[in-house]
Amino acid sequence: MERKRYSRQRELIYNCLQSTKMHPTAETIYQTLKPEHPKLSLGTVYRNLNQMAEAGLIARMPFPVERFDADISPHAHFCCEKCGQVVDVPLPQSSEDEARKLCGQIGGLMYRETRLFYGVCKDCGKKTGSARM
Amino acid sequence: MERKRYSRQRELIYNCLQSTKMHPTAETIYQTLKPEHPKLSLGTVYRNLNQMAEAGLIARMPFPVERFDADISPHAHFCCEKCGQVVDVPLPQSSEDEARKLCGQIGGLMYRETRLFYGVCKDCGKKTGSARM
DNA sequence: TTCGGTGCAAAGCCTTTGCATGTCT
DNA sequence: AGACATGCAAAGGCTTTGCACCGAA
Repeated sequence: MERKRYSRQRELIYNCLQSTKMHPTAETIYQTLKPEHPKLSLGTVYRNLNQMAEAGLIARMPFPVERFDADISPHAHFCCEKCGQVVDVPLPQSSEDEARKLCGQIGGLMYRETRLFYGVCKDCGKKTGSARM
Repeated sequence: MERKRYSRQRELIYNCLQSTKMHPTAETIYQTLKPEHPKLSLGTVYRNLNQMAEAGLIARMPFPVERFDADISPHAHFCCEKCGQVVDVPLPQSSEDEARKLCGQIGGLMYRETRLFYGVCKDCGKKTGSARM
């Protein structure tokens, strides 16, 4: 039986994730920490992110290149197809219950939800270029 | 400027996708068609799926191994963490409008949504084994 | 004839893993 | 001391691509 023990690297990775709203990839986290911690390896970043995601400490975001989020409260994400930025979208309180109900209708018991919106963000919408469909 | 022209392979792939509710991967589609069409190549399957997804003819599902769906009407998906099966979840009519409104609150213009529920499906719930958290 | 589509195989990219070593408890 | 964690590099797995040939328009 394996137990988790403290690790400096895991703490660093978690703190890094907590300190940003960018929903970074493993690579981005690695590049962020590398300068201050040259011995850190990318494999360790992946291993710790996976471990924390499995423990429910952080959230995994299913993009072609996976992203992570330290904010595990129920909320959705908006992904801009022009600039690639991912921003949080608050959801109404009732949202989670409704989701459970919808799943109940097909006989499923829901543990968690991933909700992604795709479109054009505020900043890109302001620019004159037309929205690419 | 490139124009799309008819291709027998694309038709086969689209028909294959339309004839199932399994939300198959590129590989699965390839394996399904291979016996009847031995010359079909996996690269062609990928190229056509990507082309149709970009054209909005089919939907892409962001799983670790990407899945596809010929049903592009608004609906969600339930993914069973025990058996891996993915089933459709109908959404109320109002759902899309609500989503647009939520995105509007952060200044975003939404084109499409991906909504995934994770949990234990009907069949797996019936089995005596406890649901793995 | 033109130029997009295909097959095949190689390349690419992200992520996982094996192994020896390091380090919590 | 015991067992999980790490670094490093190699392996793995999914997807994309280059190229010569094929085929729709």
